[in-house]
This record gives sequence, structure tokens and C-alpha cells, in this order.
Amino acid sequence: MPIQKIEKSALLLRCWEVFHRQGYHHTSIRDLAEATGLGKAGLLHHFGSKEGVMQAVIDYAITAFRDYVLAVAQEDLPPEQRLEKLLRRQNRLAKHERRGCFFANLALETGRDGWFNAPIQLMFAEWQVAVAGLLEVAWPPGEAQQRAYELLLTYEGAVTLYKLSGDESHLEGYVKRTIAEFTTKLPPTI
Amino acid sequence: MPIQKIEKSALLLRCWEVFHRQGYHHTSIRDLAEATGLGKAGLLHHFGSKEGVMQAVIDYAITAFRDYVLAVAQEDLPPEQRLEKLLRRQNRLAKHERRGCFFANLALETGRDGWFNAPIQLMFAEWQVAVAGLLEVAWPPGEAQQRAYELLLTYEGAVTLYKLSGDESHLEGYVKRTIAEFTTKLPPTI
Amino acid sequence: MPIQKIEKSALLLRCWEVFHRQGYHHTSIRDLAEATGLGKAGLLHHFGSKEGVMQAVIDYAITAFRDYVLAVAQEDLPPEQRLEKLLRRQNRLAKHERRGCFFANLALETGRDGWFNAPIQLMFAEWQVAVAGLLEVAWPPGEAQQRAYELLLTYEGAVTLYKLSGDESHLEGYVKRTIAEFTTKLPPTI
Amino acid sequence: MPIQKIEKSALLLRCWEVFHRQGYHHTSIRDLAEATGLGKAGLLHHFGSKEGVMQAVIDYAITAFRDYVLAVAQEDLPPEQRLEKLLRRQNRLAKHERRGCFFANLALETGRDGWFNAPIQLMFAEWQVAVAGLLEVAWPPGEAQQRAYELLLTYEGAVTLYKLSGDESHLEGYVKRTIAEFTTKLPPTI
DNA sequence: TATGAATGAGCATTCATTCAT
DNA sequence: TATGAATGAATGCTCATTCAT
Repeated sequence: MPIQKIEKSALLLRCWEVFHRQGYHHTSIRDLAEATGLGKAGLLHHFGSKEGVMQAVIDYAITAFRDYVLAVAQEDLPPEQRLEKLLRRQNRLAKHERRGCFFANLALETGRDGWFNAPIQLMFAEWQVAVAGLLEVAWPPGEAQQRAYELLLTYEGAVTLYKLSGDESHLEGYVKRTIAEFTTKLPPTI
Repeated sequence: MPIQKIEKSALLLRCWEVFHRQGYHHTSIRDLAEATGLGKAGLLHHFGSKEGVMQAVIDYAITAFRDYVLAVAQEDLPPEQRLEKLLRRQNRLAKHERRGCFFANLALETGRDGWFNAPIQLMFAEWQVAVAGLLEVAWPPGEAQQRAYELLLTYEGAVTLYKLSGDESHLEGYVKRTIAEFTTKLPPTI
Repeated sequence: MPIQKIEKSALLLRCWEVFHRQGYHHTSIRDLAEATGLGKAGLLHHFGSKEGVMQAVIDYAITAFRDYVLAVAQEDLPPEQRLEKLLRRQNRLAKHERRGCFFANLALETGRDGWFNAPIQLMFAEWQVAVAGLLEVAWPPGEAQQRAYELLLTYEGAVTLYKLSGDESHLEGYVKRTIAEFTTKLPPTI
Repeated sequence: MPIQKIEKSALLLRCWEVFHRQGYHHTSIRDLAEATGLGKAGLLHHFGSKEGVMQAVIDYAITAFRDYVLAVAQEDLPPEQRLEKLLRRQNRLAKHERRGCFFANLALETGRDGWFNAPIQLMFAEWQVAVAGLLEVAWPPGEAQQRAYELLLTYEGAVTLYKLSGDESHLEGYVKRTIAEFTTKLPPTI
């Protein structure tokens, strides 16, 4: 049983990589089958359909993002280090094969009819909460929330330009500007 | 001849709409053929391949964007009105069938291997130049440029969240915040 | 499993007939699908591509030719009867729907770039060995070999004229002349 | 008018080359149009259909073959030189791009239903007459005719093996053996 | 649970040909 | 006479999915 679960998560990681690399429509069941080692029928046996695979992959990606990125906000570090670490981890994901933000890619590709929109919106909301929590050391709650929102916008823009150009300075400049503004506002630690 | 050109641009408008609605991979030659009224073979006679259609559509979309949005920066209006008009026209395009930014959609869908990346990057560069030109009324050139860059990032983020949620306040808030900051910095006209 | 193999060989027989009747380029996957009863996709599932079907068909045809024609050279009969039987069986194949020699047809149609040339050359070499073996009763090895070579040339010419005209005497004359020359050279059996 | 005729023959030469290289079914109107410089519609305007092009090409090829190869039989040379020259010219044609015998290729590709069979058969009959005429110096008419027939068979076989293997010795051996046998039978000239 | 065969719809593209100019 | 546009059928092949084992 637990072994099974491990296997399933390895399966989903493989599928996530393929979807992330090729997008939803451009990925075929065959691609996923080859990436996982299961046959086409085997994959569909597990997930029911291509859409089913994607749903499982999104759940997996969200959990992974929470554990790898958002969890940093709760670590036992000074807040500006927590913020920087969080943003850097986020960037690291985006740089993987220069794929950018998995969630934004998916949202923009599948668009208004996307059945995936809802979980992605929740994901973004969680991100804002986590970041706003950090910013509250420097700004009052309302302003912290607004700044977290604008940071999200800027990040998605930066990742778009990065994916388009391959120029990592879009991502790095984003972190630097954010941290710089944060630390100057931080109360002196004495 | 001129009649031909008009017809071809009508053709490209139709194709642009379909690509914008469905993305590149999810659009079939059949879809384009039906949208234009030409048969599949007729379309390919003009453009050679699906990729050829897309290339022509991108050229068309860039020209249209320049004429409809960027040209506003040169109009005979007070700068803050020019900026607002430019941003609002941009938003109007994004709200069309809730499709968001055609160029960003395309870039994120086709990604690093996209043969379309180069013209889109040029498009974004032009945008930054046009907007920075307007901002120079309020800020010194270097800062105006940096602010134009950050406006681009924020816009792409806003449009992503708009497309994801359907909530137009992402786009409207973006314009309001931008104009507000601009006008407070503007020298008094008296 | 063994059932499968039988089915596959029935499949290949059907495909061989179609290719033999229509040639390679003039045969479509659709034609093959209809001849076999499998759908187009079903056929391609087994062979991967039209070219893949042809490769399998060539292997099948070579094996069948060996078993049906060349094997006669080893039968337990007087040599002149073996030669005649071999040539007659060859003719019988050529007369099937007046298609001529499958291997020569293919070679001449696909030509120098044909990926099928190599196995066909081997096939012809085997033929020469088998026939030369029979001729050695009447001529010394070197001459037997040369005569087998010339018999091959003449046969391919005869089959060409037969296919062109439908006149079976091209094939029958070939056998008669060959056997006549062979038997006159044969040592008396007492 | 005469200029036109020259142009038309240049047109047909181009088409002949393409058909000879690719076979009938594997050649498209587009291929022919590109080879001739005329547009697709232009070609069809001249010849009515793809089949019409081929018919004209066959007429052209037959005339050219008569002029270039068969006419040698009437030249003012000793008969064995005429025979050798005729066979060598024939070989030269076959070696052109390693395409083999245009007429046999066509006959084997299109087969029993070929609308081209009749003129090709006439062509072969003419060949036999021309060669038999030469052989009559060495053999009585009936035998000369039979030998010409067998030479035709052997030639078609040799050209098949040449096309298959690219080994020119099939063609050269054919000429050498033929001439050798002819000259030994020739009455002393003294 | 897993696999190979099969299916019918759809893919981008090419075909020979026709038509209007 | 010649050309570009257009057409409807067909091309080889892939798609997501189902089914029998």
C-alpha cells in the first residue's frame, strides 16, 4: 500500500513533467505512457482519461508546491530570509527546462473553459496569504495584502517574459527588487 | 489587388479569433477553414501550412496592436489621458471573449521552442518604449523605462489572473493604480 | 500466440496480394485495411507505417517464395523434373492475376532509393544458387553458375513481356527452351 | 509554330525525366509543373490531364528511342559495329540516373490495366525487327528472329538487375556476350 | 492489475482538377 | 495562352478510448 502510493507519486511526477513541457493539448496519452513506462491502456486504467490524469497531476503539483514553496513561510528564519527563500524556490521551479509557471501556463492554455481553473485560483490565493503573512512584519495587514497581490501579478509577468526570452534576469531582478523594498521597510533588529 | 489585400486581412482576422480562442495546438485547419469560409485546401493554398497561417496571423496581430493600442501614445491628448486610453484599449482587447493577451497566451503555450517568440519579444519591447515615452513627463528617462518595464510585468500578471477568474477588476484595478500614481507625480498644469 | 502468428500471416498474404496488384505507391493504407478487414488504425497498430507493412510483406513473400519455389530444388526427384517443377511454380506465381514477378515489380517501381533492394538482391542470389546446383548435373560448376545467371536474366525479361502483353507463351516458351537445353546435355541414364 | 514545337519537346523531355525518375503514380502534377516551369494549371491546359501528359511523354520517348537507338541499325557501318553501338546507346539511356528501361519500368508499374501497354509493345516489336535485321548476317531469318527475341528478354533482365544493384557489369556483360557470340558466327570478311 | 488489439474520428497535408480572369 | 484561387476527395498517420484477455 504505502509502496503503491510512492509509485503513484512517481507516476504523477513523470506526467507533470510531460504536461509542463508540452502543455495539455500538445501532450498525448502515448507521451504520458512512454514517460511512465506504463502502457497507454495501463495509464487510462489508473486515471480513467487524459483529463483524469491532468486532474491528478494538478492535485499533485499543488501539494508539491505547498510543500516545497509555501511551507518556507513557516520556517524558523528571519522573515526577509523566508521571503527570499520562498521566491527563489519558486524561481527554481520556473527555470526547470525553462517551463515557467506550471499553473499560469495551464490557465492560459486552457482558458475560460478550463476545468482546472478553480484549483489554480485557490493555489494563487494561498500564495497571497502566505506572502502577505510575511509582509505584515513591514506593513499593516491591509497594505501587506495589497502588496502580496501586486507581487503575484509582477511574478506572473516576470515568468512570462522569462519563458519568452530565456533571460533569467527577469526572475532574478524580481527577487532583488522585492527583497530590497522589503528590507528597507523592515524595522531595525538592533 | 487592393481588394485582395482587404480580403486577406479579413481572413487573418477570422483566423486570429480562432487561434486566440482555442490556442495554437487546439486549433485545427478545419476550424480555421470553417471560420474563414474557405475549404481546408483553400486555406493551405494561401498559407502553405498551419504554421504558415499562424505566422501570418502574428504579423497581422502585431500590426493591428500597433495601430489600435500603441498609436494612442502619439495622439494629441494630455499624457495622462493618452496613457489611460492606451491601457484601456489594451484591456478591451483582453476582455474580448475573455481571451486575455494574445501574445502572452501564445508564448506560454508554445514555449521555448516556439518559432513565434522573436516577434512577440519585439512587440513587448515596442510597448515598453511607447509607455516609457509617456512616463517621461513624470519621471526621468531611466526611471520611466524601469517603470514601463514593471508596468508590463504587472499587466501580464493581471491579465493572467483575469483570464483565470473572469474577474475584470484585475484589469480595472491595474489601470486605476497606474493612472493614480502617474497623475500624482505629474507637474501641476495650472 | 500460435493462433496470432497464423492470423498475421493471413494478414500479410492479403497485403501481399494488394501490393502485388497495385504496386507500392498506388496502394493506400485504406486499400490494405479493406483487404485485411482491419481498420486503417488497426493495420498501422501492427506495422507502424505503410513502409512497415511493406517490409513485413517482403519478408513474408521471400519466405513463401523459398518454401514454394526454391525448396523444389531439394526434392527427391530426377534433376530435370526438379528444374521444370521449380520453373513452373515460378510461372504459376507470375500468372496470378497476371502480376508478374513481385520482386522485380517492386524493384523497378521503387528504384535506386528503394529500401527494399537489399532483400530482393539476396532473394535473386539464392535463386541463382538453387538453380546452379541443379545445372551442375549437366555442366561444370563455373558454367552452371553462368547459365543460372543468364536464366535469371531471361526469366525476368520473359515475365516483363508477359505482364505487358498477357501472352503466356513468353513464360511457357522460357520453360520449354530451358528444359530442352538441359535434357539434351544430361548424361544418359542407361 | 516551329518554335512552339521545340518548346513542347523541351517540355516533354522535362516530364519524361520526372516520370522516369519517380514512376507514374509517385509523380504529381506539381512535380511536373515545377520541372517544366509552367504552373499546374498551365500544364493541364496543354495536356488535359496527368494521363494526357504521360501519353504525350510516351510518344515523345518512343520517337526519341527510335531516333537515338534503333536508327543505328541503318547506319553505314559493319553490322557488328552497328549492333554494338545500338546496345551501347541503349545502355547509356538505362544508366541515366540509374533509372533502367523507361518502357519496362512503366509496364511493370502500371501493369495489366495500363493504358500504355500497347505503344510499348509496338516499341519492343520494332526493337526485335531492327535487331533481327542485323543478326541475319550471321543466322538464317527464323533463327535471327528468335535470337533477337531472346536478346530482348535478356536485356530486360539485365536492366532489372542493374537497377536493383547499381552494378553496371550486368549491362556491360550483356553487350560483351552478345557481340562475342555474334562475331564468332560472322562469315570471314576477307 | 495490466496488456495488446482494435476502433472511429480526426489530424495536417497533398491530390488531380476546375474555374474565373 | 496562361495564372492564382479554389475544391472535394484522398493521403499517411495519430488521437483518446474500449475491449478481451
